[in-house]
Amino acid sequence: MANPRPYSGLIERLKAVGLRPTRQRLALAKLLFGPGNRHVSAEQLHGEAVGAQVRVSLATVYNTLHQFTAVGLLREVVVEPGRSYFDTNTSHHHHFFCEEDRNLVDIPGEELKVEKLPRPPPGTTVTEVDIVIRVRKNPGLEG
Amino acid sequence: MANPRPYSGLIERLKAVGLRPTRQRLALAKLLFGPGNRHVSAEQLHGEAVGAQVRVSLATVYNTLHQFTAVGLLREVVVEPGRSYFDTNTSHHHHFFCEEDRNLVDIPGEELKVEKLPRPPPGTTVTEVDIVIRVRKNPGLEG
DNA sequence: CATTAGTTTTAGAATCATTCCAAAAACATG
DNA sequence: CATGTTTTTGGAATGATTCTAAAACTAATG
Ligand SMILES: [Mn+2]
Ligand SMILES: [Mn+2]
Ligand SMILES: [Zn+2]
Ligand SMILES: [Zn+2]
Repeated sequence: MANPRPYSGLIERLKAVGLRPTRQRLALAKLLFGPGNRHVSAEQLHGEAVGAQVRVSLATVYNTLHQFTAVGLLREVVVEPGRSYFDTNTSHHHHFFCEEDRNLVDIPGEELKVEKLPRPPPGTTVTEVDIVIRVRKNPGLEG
Repeated sequence: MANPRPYSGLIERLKAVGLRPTRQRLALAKLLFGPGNRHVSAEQLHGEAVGAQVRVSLATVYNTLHQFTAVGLLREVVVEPGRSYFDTNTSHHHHFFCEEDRNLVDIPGEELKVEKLPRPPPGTTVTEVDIVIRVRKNPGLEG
């Protein structure tokens, strides 16, 4: 009946980064690291967990997202004030962001290159380059 | 004693964009559009106003910043969750951002170019390209 | 298996930037 | 000055996030 490998690999993956594979962390990891990459907010993920019968508090979702981010399983993306998104794609890449439907879409690394990175201010070192291409839905023709 | 032209040009500038030059708006404009470009948060600007003996509510500062942004006198910059910055430099340019001291620095347009802008998702049009180069203060050697 | 110490989760309060509201003030016009 | 409109404002409301201290859980030990 029950899936024989409900957390295939996830337990090892958590252990590998030094996080105990608790029920909550496993359930959230399962939601996050399923097929395909995702960009979710804390509230969103909490909603999905609740919807999937997983009992977990919002505080734990925040804790877990930050822990996952700290160990490199997630990346935090800031595109609008007030809300953070967590990205399961931790490779170097950039984003399209549609403010209308708050949708984040990955831009494959090769499709966007920066030429001539400027020298950072004296006494500082570059830690990251974030490019957000903001888009608007075309008028008319909508489904 | 008092400066003979305390709001040189500002009144006309506000009228030109269809905003009444009220006491509050003039005072805020004066703080914002003095020499040099600035990146300020609402709380920051409110603090400056209060410090300059200008009586203005925080609500009005928010209203004014958004109005100025709507008419193109300012640009809103999002680099961290929870807080918006307003940029007096409305020309196309990008930013360095130091998370440690929350300092935003302009990158002149010429010093940074994007090659091969990717095609936006079907049904959307690009409205803006925002590049944030995050930096960290170098360890040691500090004053 | 029972004890114990350390870790994780949790509900609920607290924070903080921002927005909302309805009343007061300022302004423009006749 | 009278009147209608725009602005300002204090204070309440919102919403995401963080904090707190207590409860639940785990691992290790005897
Ligand atoms: Mn965070
Ligand atoms: Mn805004
Ligand atoms: Zn992404
Ligand atoms: Zn700028």
